[in-house]
Amino acid sequence: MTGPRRRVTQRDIARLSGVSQATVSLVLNNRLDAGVRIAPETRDRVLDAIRETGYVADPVARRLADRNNRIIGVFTYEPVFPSGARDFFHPFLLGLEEQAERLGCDLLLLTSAPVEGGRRRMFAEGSRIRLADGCVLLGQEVDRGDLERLVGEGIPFVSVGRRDDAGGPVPCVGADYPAATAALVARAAELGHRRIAYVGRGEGPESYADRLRGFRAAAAKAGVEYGRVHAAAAEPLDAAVAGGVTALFLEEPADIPAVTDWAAARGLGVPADLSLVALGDPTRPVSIDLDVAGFTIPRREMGRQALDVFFALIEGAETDVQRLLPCELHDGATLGPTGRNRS
Amino acid sequence: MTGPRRRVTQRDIARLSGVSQATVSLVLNNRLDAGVRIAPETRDRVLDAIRETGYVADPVARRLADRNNRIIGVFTYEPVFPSGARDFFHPFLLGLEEQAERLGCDLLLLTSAPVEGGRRRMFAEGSRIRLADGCVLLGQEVDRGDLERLVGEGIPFVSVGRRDDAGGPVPCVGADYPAATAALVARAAELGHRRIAYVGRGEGPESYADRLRGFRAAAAKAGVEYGRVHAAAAEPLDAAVAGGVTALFLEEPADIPAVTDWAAARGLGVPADLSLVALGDPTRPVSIDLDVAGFTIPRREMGRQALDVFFALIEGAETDVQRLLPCELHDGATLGPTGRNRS
DNA sequence: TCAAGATGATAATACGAATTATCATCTTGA
DNA sequence: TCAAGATGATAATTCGTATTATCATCTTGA
Repeated sequence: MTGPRRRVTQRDIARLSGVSQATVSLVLNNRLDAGVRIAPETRDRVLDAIRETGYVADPVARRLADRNNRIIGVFTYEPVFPSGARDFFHPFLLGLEEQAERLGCDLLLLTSAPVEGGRRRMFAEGSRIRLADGCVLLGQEVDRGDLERLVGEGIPFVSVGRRDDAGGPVPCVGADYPAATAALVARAAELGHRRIAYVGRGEGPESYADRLRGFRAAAAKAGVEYGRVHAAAAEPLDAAVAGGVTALFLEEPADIPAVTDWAAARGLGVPADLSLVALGDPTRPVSIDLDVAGFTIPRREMGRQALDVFFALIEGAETDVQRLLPCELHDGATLGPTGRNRS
Repeated sequence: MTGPRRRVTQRDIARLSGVSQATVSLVLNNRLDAGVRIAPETRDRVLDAIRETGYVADPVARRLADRNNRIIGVFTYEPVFPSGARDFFHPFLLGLEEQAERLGCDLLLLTSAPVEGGRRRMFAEGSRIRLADGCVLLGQEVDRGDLERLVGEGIPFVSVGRRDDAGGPVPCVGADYPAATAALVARAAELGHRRIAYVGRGEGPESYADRLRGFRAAAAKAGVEYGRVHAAAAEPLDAAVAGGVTALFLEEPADIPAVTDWAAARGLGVPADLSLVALGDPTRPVSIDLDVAGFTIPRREMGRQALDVFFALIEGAETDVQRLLPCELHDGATLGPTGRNRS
């Protein structure tokens, strides 16, 4: 028990070496700028005192003098509790952490923002979003009002995931869903599929709309007939197959178990009778034992680059503040030539 | 382009509502102490201005003035890059987040601490650990010097994982490894095993020592002969089996693939010829297709309770600041009656 | 009518470091 | 011998918040 012994400050060093606090600071920062000079012997005396006492500058005080605090807020729309989608976001966080480690800044997880109706509120009463120098946004769907307010108040921020304009272009690092989806559609066309369907909402979050856009464009270009199934439910799926669809493109890969169960119940072989393509990674934890064709979202890299964009923003550096990263395509066992064609 | 945005300060609020900075501070901290009074209408005017601007106290300045932030630092010894063990720590973080969400505080991931020799340094030059009200420690092995310094400087902290004393008892929330390990040893004894072995270091991190301690105590109590295998390598494993060992207790479940590969190469059936028990969860990402007997570390709950202990500490509440949580036992397919006994 | 007490707000200062402007003192050159 | 320049150090101020001491102004009671 030494008791709460007081920290050694520059004042202490100053007293010990018979100089002023200002001199101590100057010695410490070793300023060689114009107009700042310290006699070698004075410098030595100060350095000795520092060595003896083991003085270390208080980083808190140091930060107060600066403009920013090198703290980046991380705002996640999905609540932690109950977990659910949290696993999906973990790789993004890893990328953010990794880059924060490299850039020497800290990440502030804004867990204090209240959760209402299953979503976190950004600007609720007592919002602490301004604790940090700015923030990174995570979430499938981002509130437009929040974006506008962030822009309006000039709070530096970057969205992980592409965002439509909100009173101006939104800085973001997204996945190139249109390109990845289009590539898979083209692949299906090559394999002989003539009627394909997009399973999902195709609207709401930008990531959904982007997938559907890529899907449509590529199908049209390949001369393939295409339709939509609005949900991964038995009835609409039955209708699609009855209409001659031979390949399903799933907006939400977490729906795969539901779709394979349905296919098994109908006696449809995958990919013999029906091909399946997963447009991304599942946002809910599900266990999938199939080797599904599709693509992977470069989540970790997105997290990394989000911080790069953030720093470019606050430092006024020149970069593209809207980036789309390529997804990694994956040939799985569920996309094959259509059995109907072969027969 | 809005230019470098200036932070909203109490001075701004003061100007907006026509009062002094001191008044703003008093309103914010809602001091009802003797001698401090604010007229309701003044208070309202100030609160309005705060609402309009979304003002939040600068955490740095607040710390300098020696007050609380409701920011809890999270210090992780394992670096993020390259990832590796990071997945193991994710559930702890989830528990921390969940409880932070409940308690209305934010988590500061101390990613700015430099990494040296594969470990993060806590008190390196310019350590920002004091930006937070205190911190939670994550890591298999915690530096003793760091613990002593935390205690010495009076920084409130809690370790996730039990820690030996460091100039006094260390506040912590750990897993009850001895009890869980002992239960599995007892189970093996019931199943007829007469010679068993502990595979691993059994020292270094407290969690290793705790497992070995539980193992020895339970084996002795059950009257079972026990030995040790210092690493999951072919040679020492061969020796153990040659010596009549019929069950292996793995300190590090990430070693399971290595051990099953070795067993397969030797033509040993699991559990017919040899039983396997995993003492916890793998700390490195490995794919295990077996249903291994063992126990699970209550990682999420440990994270949750760590924050509880933390707040109890800084609020001076009465609680046990050293907790051991029970692990969940899991009967798997790898622990069975010994074939040698049956023959 | 005046002193004592209650009320509400503010000025001043601390926290620890960084920085700028300023001030002595000493050299040097003519 | 005196002005100009070089040298070395310091006083004062800044950053944003918290707190204490102080100061007006208004009530109240006798």
